[in-house]
Amino acid sequence: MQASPRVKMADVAKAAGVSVATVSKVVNGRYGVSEATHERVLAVIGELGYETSLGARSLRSLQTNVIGVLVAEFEPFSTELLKGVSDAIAATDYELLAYSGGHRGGAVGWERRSLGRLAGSLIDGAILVTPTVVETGTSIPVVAVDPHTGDTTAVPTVEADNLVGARTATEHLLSLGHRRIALLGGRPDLESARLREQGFREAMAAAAVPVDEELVRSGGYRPETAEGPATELLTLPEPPTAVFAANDLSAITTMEVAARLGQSVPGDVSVIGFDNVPESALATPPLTTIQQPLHQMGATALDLLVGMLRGAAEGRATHVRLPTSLVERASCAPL
Amino acid sequence: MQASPRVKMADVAKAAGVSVATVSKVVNGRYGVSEATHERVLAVIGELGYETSLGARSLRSLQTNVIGVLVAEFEPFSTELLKGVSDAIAATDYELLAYSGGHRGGAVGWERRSLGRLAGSLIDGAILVTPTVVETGTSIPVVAVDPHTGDTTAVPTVEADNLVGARTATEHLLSLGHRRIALLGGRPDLESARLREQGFREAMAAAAVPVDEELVRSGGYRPETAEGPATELLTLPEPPTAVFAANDLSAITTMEVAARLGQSVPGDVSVIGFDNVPESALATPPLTTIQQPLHQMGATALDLLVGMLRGAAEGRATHVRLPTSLVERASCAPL
DNA sequence: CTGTTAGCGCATTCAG
DNA sequence: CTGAATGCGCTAACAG
Repeated sequence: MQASPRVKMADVAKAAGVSVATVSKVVNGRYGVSEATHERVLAVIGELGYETSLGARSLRSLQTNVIGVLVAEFEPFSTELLKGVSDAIAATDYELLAYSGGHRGGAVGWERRSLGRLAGSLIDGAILVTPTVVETGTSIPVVAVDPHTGDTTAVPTVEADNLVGARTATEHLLSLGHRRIALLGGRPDLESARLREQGFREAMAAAAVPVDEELVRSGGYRPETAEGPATELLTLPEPPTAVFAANDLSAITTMEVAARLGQSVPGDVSVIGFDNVPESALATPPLTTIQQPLHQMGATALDLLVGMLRGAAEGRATHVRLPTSLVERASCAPL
Repeated sequence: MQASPRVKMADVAKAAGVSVATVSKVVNGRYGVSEATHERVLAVIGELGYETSLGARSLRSLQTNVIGVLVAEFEPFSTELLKGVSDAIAATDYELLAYSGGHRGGAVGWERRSLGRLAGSLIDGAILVTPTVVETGTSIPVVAVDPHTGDTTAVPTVEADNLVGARTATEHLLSLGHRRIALLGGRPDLESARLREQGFREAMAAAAVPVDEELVRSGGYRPETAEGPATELLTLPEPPTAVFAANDLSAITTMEVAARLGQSVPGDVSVIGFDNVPESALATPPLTTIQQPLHQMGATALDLLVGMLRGAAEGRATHVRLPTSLVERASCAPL
């Protein structure tokens, strides 16, 4: 199977009758190589199909021209963001490397681990997706998207307006006549989850509707962790007439639980989500949700990062907050 | 900004009062370290927040425990696949690295370039997404998903049943009474595109409906390349009553063009796609399409790869073909 | 049990 | 203009 153990610089050098140093110069476009040698080396490179090894190169030079997107796992949120980054990176000459250590469920500190493995070697800068804790002392420029800690950190951040978005969601339910509204919250350690809960409470308070604390649960943002709380909510003696789930994945889970329980959505219970990942439109029924401009957030994060990469340490405390909007589909009905 | 230039193994060694070799042994769980030293080194590692550098490690050892997914760019097709791989990898202890060189539009040979940069150093095995040409002489195990060349290659492949899927799509249009059906094909260099065209022609022939060659265009699978041909098609003196677009992205583009032209979908023209990426449900109107089991394809590719990684060179000529199905939404109507 | 010695593939001085 | 030497951070022999 290992017919060709990979062609390395030494192979090219030998074939072209020059030294590795010369090949290196050609590859990196350094001056000090005659036209003839240049051509010849290039020809051999093409023939042998040589490519510089990312790993080896990064060990010596501090420039790899690769930007890393670090995620806990590839789920709808991070992949949507990735598309935005990918689109935006086309205008630059950076390459994209998305990495996921095996940390499903987002064990605290995964981003530090991943960053440690890649930073200082493979990537010039990193976009951290939903990091639980933002490292202050990183060696490379970092931008955080939807971070745990909110705006108080030293690194630039990009996030959606979670507070207003949650208020909008709750107001929508309220405007439909719902009063007994449940909140299936996110991970309590995430700033976004806290803001969404706060928005929920603000909207309820503004409408002078008391919050029944029994209807406030934590769904952990993931299907596995949301299923239990959703079931509890829907099987309460006096169940809610509407559920605001803090993200689409738990909203979809809630609808699945309802279906299993023989309850109709939105007949028996209305459900609204948050994020507007593509999956939400595929759900049954199509999910009404709060749109988060995921592509734009990814593109913005990339712009910020590239700016830092180019212009040294500018805008260290930039915090971009992008607006959300209501997407009405079929999972909410008037009471 | 570079407060801490990254903590390396030597730092840990110094802080723990041992040599780097010992630290390496501890990190890699090698035998030959006393319990006490082990503990102490581990403690220092935790304190300093050390992580082994992927780049440096891969240079020396041939095992990185990382699997690479190589894509031309992060668009809906590849990211859906990525989700499937990500889900399946959870059951293993591999980490996931998705890489995109900057080759939008899929310049021929991008996969060789990317493979060259990562193989032999950073990753133990690779999943190639829609490679244009499959390298025979790679140094690491490789699985191709939806390859250009079809099943004739030496590497294992995973793909959807493009032929039957295309037939299904065409038959659906036919069953709705359409006769003047256009094909907005894919990239002519891709096997999948060829099979979809073949399926289209077979279904037309089976229904004894002649194909008007003026209605067969190449849309290149991408929005930018599909827009022109789609416009031509819809502005023909005698336009088609239905369009079979070879993938969802070009189908969505077709619907956008129609909207811009003031034509209603499906009122004036029916549109059917291929892939069933999540975006297709979000389109206006929701796109009727052929579902490709993207998640499952990703998971299957990973299983194949892990199998090769474990059990040396087994199943070199495995070719998995997964079934497609029709997803009816709102972009097709009876004539 | 631990430290010392070699490189892995590449980019960079610095001589020739 | 070119090549030989050096070291990036780490692991794999071996030596103590």
